[in-house]
Amino acid sequence: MEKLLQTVKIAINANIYLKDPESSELGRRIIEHSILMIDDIGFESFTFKKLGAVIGSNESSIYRYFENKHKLLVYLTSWYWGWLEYQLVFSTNSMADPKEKLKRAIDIVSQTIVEDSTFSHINEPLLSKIVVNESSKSFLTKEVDIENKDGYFTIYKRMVSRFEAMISEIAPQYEYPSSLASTVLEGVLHQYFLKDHFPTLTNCDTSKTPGQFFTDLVFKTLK
Amino acid sequence: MEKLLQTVKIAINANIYLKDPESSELGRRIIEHSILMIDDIGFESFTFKKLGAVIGSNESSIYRYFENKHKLLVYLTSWYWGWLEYQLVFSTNSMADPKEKLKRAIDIVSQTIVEDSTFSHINEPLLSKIVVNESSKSFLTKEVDIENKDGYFTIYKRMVSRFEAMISEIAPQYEYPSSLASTVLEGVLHQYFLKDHFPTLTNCDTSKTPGQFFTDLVFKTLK
DNA sequence: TATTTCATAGAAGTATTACTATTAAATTTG
DNA sequence: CAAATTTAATAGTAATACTTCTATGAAATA
Repeated sequence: MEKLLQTVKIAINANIYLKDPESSELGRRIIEHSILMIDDIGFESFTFKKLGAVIGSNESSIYRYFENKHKLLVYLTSWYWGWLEYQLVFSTNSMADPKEKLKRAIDIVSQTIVEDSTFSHINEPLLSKIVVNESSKSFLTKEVDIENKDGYFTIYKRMVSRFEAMISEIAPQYEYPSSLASTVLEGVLHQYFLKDHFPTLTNCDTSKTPGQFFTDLVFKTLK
Repeated sequence: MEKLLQTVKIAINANIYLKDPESSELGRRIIEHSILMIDDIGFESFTFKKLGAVIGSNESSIYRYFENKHKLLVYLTSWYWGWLEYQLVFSTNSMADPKEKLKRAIDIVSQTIVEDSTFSHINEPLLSKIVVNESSKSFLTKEVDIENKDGYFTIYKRMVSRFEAMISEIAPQYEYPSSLASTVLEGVLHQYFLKDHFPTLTNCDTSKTPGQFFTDLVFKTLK
């Protein structure tokens, strides 16, 4: 099985990039170091010029892979959700009890992320920090509707709809399965952000996790 | 009472601006037209140069009021939360039943916004759209901790803590009052965003509102 | 072996952004 | 009315967000 896992590739919509960064060493270095840099200096200060300097390559070469840094961010967040979706499907597909399944699903998306050696150029814990701090910027734009049409957010949407299906299976009469699903996915990120920067606005800390908060919330709501 | 209301001014932390935009005609024009422009072209494309051109004033004059466009955004969102807080306190302070009070509070923050003639230079419905589409960018930055220390987000935090207090009054044993409060405030904005751009990710539409979703969610959770 | 292609690097250029500084005119205030 | 303050206008700087063009070396193909 380990062998099987090693051939897995997270499939990202080809509209997002000009050239697949997984197709070359330079592409993989772009991904690897963009994660490190965005985490380090933040998305606003991050530029292709700075990235080029760090990976010993030229700005113009990076533009061969991504039209601009916004698309790179869309790529990174898509990859993250694709990776999480894989974990989710993998770890819940054998589960029979729908309640346990949903519990596990909430666990997966709210867990502290640990490194996955399958993708050696991607630092998943840092990428998850980027998703918490920056991913909203990938859709809070004037271009969101065009980009949505072009499939930029397909993986994320599929993720929400998986939650929606699990919610509806447990409580078919519940009126807001999609809203609850999207609230959990967005809310988990938000609670992690608050924990780090606005601790008075959350009860999540070392003893209580966003996962526990949302598990409690969801099951009380569906009872 | 109308007279009383007309003297109300939303108090914004003076660290956010260089010169109080409420103190002059130019300042008020900056606020008025920045709301129109940011709604129109989005925060990324908005610049002080463009704003100057529209209000018939110079870029450098605008810099006398705000250090940069980020601080202007912080100002606008603070103003919005201050204005909503005023509505909230005003319309709930005479209420005795804590459940009705919380219900009303959720209503206030999730209502469709209508214009308030008390503040003639501020278009509240457009401002609320800006809060939905852009306000996350005001805190998802590398400078968030410094700015938080400088009191940039005081009004928003007070708003969350008002909700927290109402939640705790109803359910003193509930373990996550702050998290629930922050989830409602952030979640309402997110559901409005989804309704406009990702309708498959929400059940909110013309017949079901974010307010109904969160009222249902909160009261089931606190039961 | 020669040739074509392909990816990358590097240099240079453009338009715009995000400011800062200076000065002069207009306006407000004491 | 004089002094102080505010605003407008101009100019300038460094950085950003690209684009374009050329050179080079490696790999694929003829």
